[in-house]
Amino acid sequence: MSVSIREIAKMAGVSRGTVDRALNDRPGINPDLKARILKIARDVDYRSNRAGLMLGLRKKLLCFGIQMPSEGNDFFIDVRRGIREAVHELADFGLSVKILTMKGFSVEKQLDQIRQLLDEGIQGLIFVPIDHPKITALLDELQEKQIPVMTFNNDIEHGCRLSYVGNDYIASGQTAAGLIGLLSDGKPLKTLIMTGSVQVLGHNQRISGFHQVIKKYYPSVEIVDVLECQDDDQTAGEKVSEALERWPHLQAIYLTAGGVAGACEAIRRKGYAGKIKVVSFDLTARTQAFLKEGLITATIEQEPYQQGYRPVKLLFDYLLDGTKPPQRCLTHNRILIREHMLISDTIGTDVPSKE
Amino acid sequence: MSVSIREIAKMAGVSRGTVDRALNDRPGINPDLKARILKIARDVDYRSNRAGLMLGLRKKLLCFGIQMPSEGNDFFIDVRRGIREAVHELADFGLSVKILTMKGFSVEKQLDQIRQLLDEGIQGLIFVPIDHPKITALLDELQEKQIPVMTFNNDIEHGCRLSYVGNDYIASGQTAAGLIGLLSDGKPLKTLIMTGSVQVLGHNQRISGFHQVIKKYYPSVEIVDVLECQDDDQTAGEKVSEALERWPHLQAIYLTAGGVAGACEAIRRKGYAGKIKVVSFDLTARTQAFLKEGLITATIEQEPYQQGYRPVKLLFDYLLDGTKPPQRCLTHNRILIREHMLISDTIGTDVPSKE
DNA sequence: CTGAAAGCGCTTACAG
DNA sequence: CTGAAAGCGCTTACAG
Repeated sequence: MSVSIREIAKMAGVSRGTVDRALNDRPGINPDLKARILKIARDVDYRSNRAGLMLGLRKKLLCFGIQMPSEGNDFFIDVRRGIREAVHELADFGLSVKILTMKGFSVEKQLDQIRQLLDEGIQGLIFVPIDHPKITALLDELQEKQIPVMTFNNDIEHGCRLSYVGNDYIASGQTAAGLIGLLSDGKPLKTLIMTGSVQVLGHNQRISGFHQVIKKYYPSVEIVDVLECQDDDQTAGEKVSEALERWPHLQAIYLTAGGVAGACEAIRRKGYAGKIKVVSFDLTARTQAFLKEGLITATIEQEPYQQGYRPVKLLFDYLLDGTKPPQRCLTHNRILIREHMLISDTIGTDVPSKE
Repeated sequence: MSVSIREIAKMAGVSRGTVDRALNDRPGINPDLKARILKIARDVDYRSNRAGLMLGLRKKLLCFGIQMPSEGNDFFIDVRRGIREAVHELADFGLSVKILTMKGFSVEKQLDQIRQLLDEGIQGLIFVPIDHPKITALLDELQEKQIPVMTFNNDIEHGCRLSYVGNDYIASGQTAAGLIGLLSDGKPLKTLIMTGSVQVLGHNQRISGFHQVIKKYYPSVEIVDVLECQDDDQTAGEKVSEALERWPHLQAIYLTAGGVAGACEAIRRKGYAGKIKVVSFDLTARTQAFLKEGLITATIEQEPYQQGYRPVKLLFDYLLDGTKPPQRCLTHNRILIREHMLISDTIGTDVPSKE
């Protein structure tokens, strides 16, 4: 139990308002007095009480803006669930959010939506940034305005943000390679990589992490080709079909991004279901079905729920009492196999939603 | 933003104290008035504000008792970290805990320690129960005293508790079998099961979940024997050595419980490191080293951090405003392979601690 | 049975 | 530059 502001006021022989001015760098206080109060605070290891702060917040009310490319992307279903629950938990403390979404990645759209949120008056921004100079410039602007920013799911290389919550794409590629390697059992394994786009940093990192591990630990795994499907099911299906004709002895497919359902259907159509190892990412309803069926060997999930929940929580804490989150909060690369889908019971909140 | 007790008082034309009496079933209120107030509260969908409750709590102060068999068991390191962080988060709201620990499982010791905690005056109990009639009886007693109880890591069959946080042992056995099955690649795989004790329900469930999946999906996997090591490293080492002599073509070992380090050292001593597949549970420092080395193929972790964090949080919420947790909060069966150990960065709180 | 007051720890106008 | 008061939403003695 820490001391309260009232007790510090008593010790210093001043009013609570004055202690507040000293502790929170508010203007209009004698520097000597301020120093004296701060010394006392340090001596007794004063830390502000969150219950008091939170109750006080209800007079101000906090609003966060959230912007994300979630339209038509099932990955974001659990992200939204995480956001919803964080907001639900914090609503009593005066928090609300405004959410704007877009379909796919458009720099202009992202800029527009963020500006719209700013116009509506938000005290913090949470978004999935596109790595583009215009976005970086906007972040600089936000910093000047003292509006803190959290990124999630994808980070931005340059440009200042408070923290990132999401996948480490290199690590997830390494995990995928570790799996493929175990499945190869030290024997040759002809593997095709189907990626989303060579323009997308995360996809490339999933390939480079993969290569690193294959090279170091599993040299018998042979990568026959790297194809692109633009996260599109139809393209993925066509390219997988062609690949299976070209390499009829293909033994594994590594899907770094979207287009999973298209690829899987092609595999089934060609009669390779269960005969070829398939490793994918994330867990949509369709991926789940393929996993149950045994067509997908394993999928690597990146805790989407946490990617929604934590940015809200961390930003709230930061604005409440200045608690700084770590630069990067990496989510776990969760290997999911068919047997995970058998689970029959209620489950904690940070677990893939059923269906 | 929900309405406050003040507004309900205004609507009903009574004082806030009276509203409080109606809402919280406190004695000394006219039944008709109570009914009228409750109706208003329902109409405006009143829900108590956590910020207000929490600040009020500081006058009462809440103390939980925690009892667990953590001595000499590294599994509990992350459990304690989870407890510590939950308490840290909630200390501002008036929470503190008293922790008593024991080595191994002794019914008498457990009873003693719980009684000691009760004598010191706790408002809630969190513990790893031994499934024994005496413990069940104690739980009945606690229920009469209106002291809520959370179990974690192991549940108790009969006997009332608010909720359980922990592993589903059947599911974790299924997951292990799924892994072994994938590694078998549909070919025969001679597998030894080394269990802790056939007296322990959880260990048996890990075997029965394993059998279920093998029978259904991977009939080529052959279980040569089930041995017991009493969670003891030396016994595990000796029995694994003997087994490797008896079945020199053994291809996999499934370790359901403790004694992992002993088993692994025997495997290395016999020259089987990297040649035999090993699936274990949990992630101690030693398990981590064997995983990095490639001796352990995969280990299945059960989110020990969450097993510490969530019971504290859930019990606090329950005592704060009556929020009932689900009957069982199951932790995820996290498959960890060598590549997970390469992760180089800071990480969210619910992730295995590094070391 | 009901109300008015005080308090939990903080912040925010408003006086002086 | 500093203090006294009021308020955030709730609970808890204390009067009546």
